[in-house]
Amino acid sequence: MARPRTFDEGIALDTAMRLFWRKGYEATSTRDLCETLGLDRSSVYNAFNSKHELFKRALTHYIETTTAAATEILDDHTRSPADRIRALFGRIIADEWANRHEDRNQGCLTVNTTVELAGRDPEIAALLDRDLRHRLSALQVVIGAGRAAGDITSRRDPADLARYVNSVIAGIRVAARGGAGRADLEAVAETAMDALTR
Amino acid sequence: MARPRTFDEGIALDTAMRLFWRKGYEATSTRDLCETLGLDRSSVYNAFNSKHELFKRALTHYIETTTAAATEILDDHTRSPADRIRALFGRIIADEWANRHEDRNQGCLTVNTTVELAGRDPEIAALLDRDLRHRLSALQVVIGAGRAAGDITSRRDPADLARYVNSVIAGIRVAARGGAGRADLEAVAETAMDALTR
DNA sequence: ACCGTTCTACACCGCTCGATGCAAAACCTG
DNA sequence: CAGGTTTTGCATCGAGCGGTGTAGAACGGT
Repeated sequence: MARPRTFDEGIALDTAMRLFWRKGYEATSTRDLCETLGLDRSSVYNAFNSKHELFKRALTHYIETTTAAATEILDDHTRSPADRIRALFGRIIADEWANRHEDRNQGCLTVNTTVELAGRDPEIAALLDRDLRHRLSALQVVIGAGRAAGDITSRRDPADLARYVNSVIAGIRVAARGGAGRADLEAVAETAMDALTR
Repeated sequence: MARPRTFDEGIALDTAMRLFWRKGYEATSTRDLCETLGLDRSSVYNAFNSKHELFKRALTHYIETTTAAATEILDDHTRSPADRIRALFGRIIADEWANRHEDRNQGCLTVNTTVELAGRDPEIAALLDRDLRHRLSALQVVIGAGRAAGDITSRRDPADLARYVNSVIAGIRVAARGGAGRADLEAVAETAMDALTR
């Protein structure tokens, strides 16, 4: 019926996501994006309407991917609950190294965006907030199970412990983006577990 | 000998710091700065040379202020070492609420800048790295003292524990900027202490 | 083979960016 | 009060920004 696309929208979205992830929203120009995607500006605007909408889709794509990976680990009933939290830390640290760019870790697009945009972009803030609630409730479920199973011995409210784990993850992400070494991040994660299994 | 300034450079620097803190480097234009400072652009450029140099000075000013406040707490020998770490968390959380803007926490300029610029601005990265080392060594000293005094019972390497505390602080800062409530942050801080006093 | 529709390439829009030039104003020194 | 120096106000610069208009190329349906 009409001329088909010469590019895969999903691949373009993933590539755009990685550029936003690395450079941030403001520092990524639409021309940067087009060059990286290998597409003309009119193609990008035709497919994604605006830089802001492209970013929203890229962030959503990141959240979906990250949530899927986290869910796979947190729902793995072959592991004990505490081990699942440990494995989540391990996966996050491994991903930092898998996604390095020019000897530098990228951190996490969610954390980066929270810092850069949450305070002045309500649409983005809403996306981030929804994702935060999902992560907190997923963590809380596992922590609750761990307390029932006895391998998470902290007597604190599981909601608080979930907040704590989530904050430590954010801290690890910031440290990674700040240039911390892998051993440093692993030590932070192991130490963080002590508060759950005390 | 010549016409004197009509403004206080220190106050201008502090005001600029607060604007960068709230909006980030890229999202703050030199025109924003001039309007907020109540100064003409030529005055700002005459005093600070460039946006980038102004930012470096603002960041340095922030680091000095923050370091002074943290040192005061961490060197307070009237408190036990563990209590000093606790007080540091408390101070950080209190400052988040003291510096709120339009019902939103600001986080920490150091964390925000690490996320936004550390990966692509070597000068800024060097400033942040130097500050990070100072903070880690200050924390490590207190943690070492706590272990000697017996109120920090974790057997982990004090350097790792210092990294851990610093990461938790970064995580709290991100959570604050993401809209977490005060009780949430306090729960994270209390939980984090459990890993030191287990 | 042609038509209708969509996509692509390229030029271009108005605007804002960081930064500068210049002349008038304001001060201190002598 | 005149001379020398710096600051200030305003205009302006080239570059890059996000976004658009348009003409023609590339397809699928008939």
